[in-house]
Amino acid sequence: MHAFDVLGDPVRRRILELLADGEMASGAVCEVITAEFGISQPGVSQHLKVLRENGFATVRPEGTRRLYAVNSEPLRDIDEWIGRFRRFWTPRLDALETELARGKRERRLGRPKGESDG
Amino acid sequence: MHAFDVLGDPVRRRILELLADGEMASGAVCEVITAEFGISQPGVSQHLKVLRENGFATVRPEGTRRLYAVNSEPLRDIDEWIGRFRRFWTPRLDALETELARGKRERRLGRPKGESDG
DNA sequence: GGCTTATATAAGCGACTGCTGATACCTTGC
DNA sequence: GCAAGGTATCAGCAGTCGCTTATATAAGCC
Repeated sequence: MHAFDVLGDPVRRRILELLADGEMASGAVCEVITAEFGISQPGVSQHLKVLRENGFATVRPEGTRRLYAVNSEPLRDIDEWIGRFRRFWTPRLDALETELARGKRERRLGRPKGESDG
Repeated sequence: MHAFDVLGDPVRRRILELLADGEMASGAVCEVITAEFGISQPGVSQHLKVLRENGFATVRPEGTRRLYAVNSEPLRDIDEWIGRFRRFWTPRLDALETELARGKRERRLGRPKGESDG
C-alpha cells in the first residue's frame, strides 16, 4: 500500500493526529475513534495495523496494553514529494527553502553535497 | 473525494508530475501515461477528470485540444496537514519554519497576525 | 454537409477496501 | 490453573474504484 493510500482514510489521518501528541494505547485511540466515527474496536485495530505495516506507527507493549507512536519517515517521504510543487505557492522563498531542505536531507542521510536522489 | 485519495493513485501522481513542468494537452499526457502504465485513453481521461473535479488541475481549450495545468491549492492543503508532523524530522528548525509558514499564510489570506485556522 | 482528429462520457465488470460480529491471543492477578 | 481485561485476527459482505470497449461530443478542414 502506498503512503498516500494510507493517508487516504480519514480514520487513519485522525489516528495520526492523536499520536502526534504523544504515545497512546490502542484502547485510548479506540475510545476517541469510536466516539468520533462510530466504528467498532476491530475496525480501529485494523486501521492501526495498516499504519503499523506501512511504517506510519510503531508499537511498544506495556503489560496488556499496546502503546502506539508516530513514525515520521513515510510522512517525510510524502513531504518531499509535495516539495516538488511547493514553488507554486512560495515562488519567492524557493531558494531559501531548497537550501533548508537540502541541509536537512544531508544531515539525515550523511551524504555529501551535490548528489541527487535519482 | 478527499485530496489524499486523489493522490493515492500512481497514475494521477505521475500526471501531476508531468503538469508540474508546464501546461500539457490531454493527448500528450495520454501518450506518456499509456506508455508508462499501459492503460487506455479513456482511462487517462478519467484520471484527468478526477484531478479536474478535485481542484488539482485546470483546463483551457485550444482548438480541439485541451490544455491541462496544475492547480496547487489542494496540494497546499496537504502540505499544511503534513506540517503538523514536520517537527518530527526538523526539531531544530521548527521555530524558523513556523515563522515562514505563518508569513506565507498571511500573505495569502490577507489576515492579521494571531488569528487561528480553526 | 461529411470526414478526421482530439477528447470526454457511458456501461459493465473485477478487484480491493473497510466494516461488522465472532473469536483467538496474550498478559495480569487470584 | 482459571478468569478477566486489552487487543488482534478471521470470515464474510457491501460499497467503491479503476479498467476496458463502445460511443458521444466538439472543432477543424475539405
